[in-house]
Amino acid sequence: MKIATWNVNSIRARLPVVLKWLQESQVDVLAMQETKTVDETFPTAEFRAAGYEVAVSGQKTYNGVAVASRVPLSKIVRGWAGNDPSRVLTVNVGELTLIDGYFPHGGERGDEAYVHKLEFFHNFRTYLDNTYSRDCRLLLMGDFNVAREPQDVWAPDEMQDAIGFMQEERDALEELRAWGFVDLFRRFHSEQQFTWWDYRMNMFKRNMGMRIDYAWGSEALATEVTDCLVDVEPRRWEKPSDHTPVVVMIP
DNA sequence: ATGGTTGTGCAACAA
Repeated sequence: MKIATWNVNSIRARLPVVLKWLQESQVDVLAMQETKTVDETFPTAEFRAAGYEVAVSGQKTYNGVAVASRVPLSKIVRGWAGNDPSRVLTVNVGELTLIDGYFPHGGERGDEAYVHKLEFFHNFRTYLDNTYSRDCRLLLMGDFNVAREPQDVWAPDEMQDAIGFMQEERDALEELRAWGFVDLFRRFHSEQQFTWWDYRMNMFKRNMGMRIDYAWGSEALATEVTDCLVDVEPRRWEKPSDHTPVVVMIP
């Protein structure tokens, strides 16, 4: 089975690209972020025609998460602990629990949104502590909006004060990971690999990006995963998202 | 310091 995450930056703007990639990649389950639409206008029929059922949890204009799957989904939960239904969507796929997360961007240091971002990470860790045991087969994936390590950004020395790579953010990310997650891409690959490149300044062509999209598995799940990769191809296509998918392989 | 680009939705704001 292949399970992927992709910040699509508007599902209505990105539908042709997403359907093309599903066809080519033969992914079974796709967790999407920044769908940017209410559930009534999510292109559910188009996904169904392609063989995928969807679970959606969106809102107007901003945020929005959704899972498309060609295997049955169950136990669909929008939001977490009563919060943020446009940022977190949990589904069961067979015997594994998939959490699709779109973590706050944060604006810049000092912003109210930045404080909220740090609190979100801390509170989400507490939520996991209260909700899941360490032996769960848990897969947390999505756009976390924080790069882990210097090799996960294109200019670590110049980015100490850049959103997504500030020490406080990295500490918050690590606190969440320390719940017991394995960073699945890093488990299999030591090379530098970004998942997001700004649309501006030809950042993609110059490969100036950040690794901010992750698939994290609990120990119990991680032992079953055979590979995790970043598929850069759809970032090269016409009208791309500024993010590209991360794919997990499970036998 | 600012700007550059894309999306939503039609002016700004978010990223």
